[in-house]
Amino acid sequence: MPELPEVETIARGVNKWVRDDRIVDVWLANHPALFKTPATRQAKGLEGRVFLSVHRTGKHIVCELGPVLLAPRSKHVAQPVSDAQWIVHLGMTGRLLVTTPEAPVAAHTHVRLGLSSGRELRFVDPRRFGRLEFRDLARSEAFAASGAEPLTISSEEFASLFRGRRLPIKAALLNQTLLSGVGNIYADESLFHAGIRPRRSSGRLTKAELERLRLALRQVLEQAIRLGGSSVSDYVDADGVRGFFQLEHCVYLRTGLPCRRCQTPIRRILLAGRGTHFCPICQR
DNA sequence: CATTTCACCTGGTGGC
DNA sequence: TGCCACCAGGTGAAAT
Repeated sequence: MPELPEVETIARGVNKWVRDDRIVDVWLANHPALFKTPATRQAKGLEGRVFLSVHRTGKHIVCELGPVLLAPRSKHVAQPVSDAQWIVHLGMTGRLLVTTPEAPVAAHTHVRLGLSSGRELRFVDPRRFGRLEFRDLARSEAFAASGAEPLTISSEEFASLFRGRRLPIKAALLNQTLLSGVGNIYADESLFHAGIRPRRSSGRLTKAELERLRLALRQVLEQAIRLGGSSVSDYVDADGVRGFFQLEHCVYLRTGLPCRRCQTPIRRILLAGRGTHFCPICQR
């Protein structure tokens, strides 16, 4: 489900519900591969802490956690400092949901965090490609993405990411160490809006093409965030609500359908092991 | 070093 | 109905 716009939507929704809420109960399923930090240590770390805020970095949801002993926030107390982080990557099919404890537990629910407000935060992930990590900031560095943020990157920095590289531009867009947050949907959609074929060598794009791509990517991501992300199959936000950006897709999963700009059938190829969709006329 | 392929998982869809 | 092939929002390790 989750690329930058979906992760941003979920992080905002979770933040709205759990800010200032305390974790009073932790249940983790027995799927060791899900937990980058061993489940026992993760459960111990989470228990009793307060959510200070929840935000997105790349495709990661970062929960800033306060110490176990923390007075309720008041006007007279300075903003508490985060001393731990819970980092959630949703993989392909992961969801974070805020529910009541009585809500039916969906299949493939792997985490349930009971909160002092009476609500519950749940992590559900059928394919189990997601990853959960706990960081004690007294012992380890705060989480930082390896790649640049596509929403705020400058022209110069964007162009320098691709200089001297021979790999296809679509493969470069998907590489999280260059840009963080772009996945298969938004790579295909931004290349369509920039008029660039996915197989073009990234190092051979002109300055003008790179700038078109940077702006197309930013616009596509911003509009997708405004529409709550793309619900291709079962993606929903933290409140269980679907997004609407799938209605705006021009190429993604539109193989054989007429191009919205020129009516030519959209083509599908395999690139970097991923289904890749483009218009053979609009994209050169 | 840069780049490509594959394994990791479950579930949905469509053909026979 | 069953069985099978193929496809799906991602990524890190192994191979080239």
